[in-house]
Amino acid sequence: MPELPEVEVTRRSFADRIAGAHIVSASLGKPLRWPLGIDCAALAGRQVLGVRRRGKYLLLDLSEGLLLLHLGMSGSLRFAGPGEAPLGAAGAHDHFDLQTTQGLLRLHDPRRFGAVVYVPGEDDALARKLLDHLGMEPLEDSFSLEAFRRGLAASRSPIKQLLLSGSVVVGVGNIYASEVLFLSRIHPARPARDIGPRKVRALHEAIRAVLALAVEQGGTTLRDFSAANGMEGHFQLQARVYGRDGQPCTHCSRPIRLMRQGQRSTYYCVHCQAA
DNA sequence: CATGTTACCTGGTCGC
DNA sequence: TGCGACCAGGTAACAT
Repeated sequence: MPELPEVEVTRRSFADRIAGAHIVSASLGKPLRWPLGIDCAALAGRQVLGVRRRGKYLLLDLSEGLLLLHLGMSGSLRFAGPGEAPLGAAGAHDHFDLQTTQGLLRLHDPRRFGAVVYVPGEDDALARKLLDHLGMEPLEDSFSLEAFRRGLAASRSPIKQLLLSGSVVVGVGNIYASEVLFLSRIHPARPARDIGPRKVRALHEAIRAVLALAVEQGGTTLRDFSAANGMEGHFQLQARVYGRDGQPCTHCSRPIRLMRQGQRSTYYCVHCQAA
């Protein structure tokens, strides 16, 4: 479900409310992708200093160590502070509860591809394994055109798959990959290194613009995504190609095509995104 | 090494 | 209505 915009919208929807809170208790439901790595009881008493994001990971900085959260394909968080409607008893797909002095944070994740991992510090082996290989942050100034150009030039992979891999730039998932390639008029199967400088520039700009707009729109809600405050996203209303198989291209009116790349669906316009 | 494939898990949808 | 096949927003681990 969640690509960078959904994760960032989720972060913003509870970061301020949980910052400064002390953990009262934590509990786990069914196993997620990895073990928590610490006894739930040992988390009690620690303070949540803040919430950061790296790629599609959320990092809860604690007074001692940090909690690394990933929403996988179907995860979402919910946070209810005092005076808000309580979240109630954990349901069949609620797999992590963090009760704090400022509210309850709950992870809901039917497919359980998500993760909650305690790491003692940033130099922890697991944290490094998960975070160190990640590419540039698309909404940071460090995501320069020149660095992006170098990243693409180093790969023969089809551009769609290179974007999905996150090795050059993080956060562009299956929906936004199709969207940014449409906007920059690049064929999804084109080898990254063969993309001309003007199109690289257009793609760089599209990534920044689309992700920023999607964050503004509250992300994309296809089925059940909502931020930690329950708000749904609206970006799906302006998707140009994703999920529009057979419908007319907004630019040339020819039908949008669906193709498979590495077991994932790619939507594109054969005419506007010529090979 | 870079690149392509598999596996993880549940639920919804579609065709028969 | 039931059942199987296939699809879904991610990504580490493995195979080639």
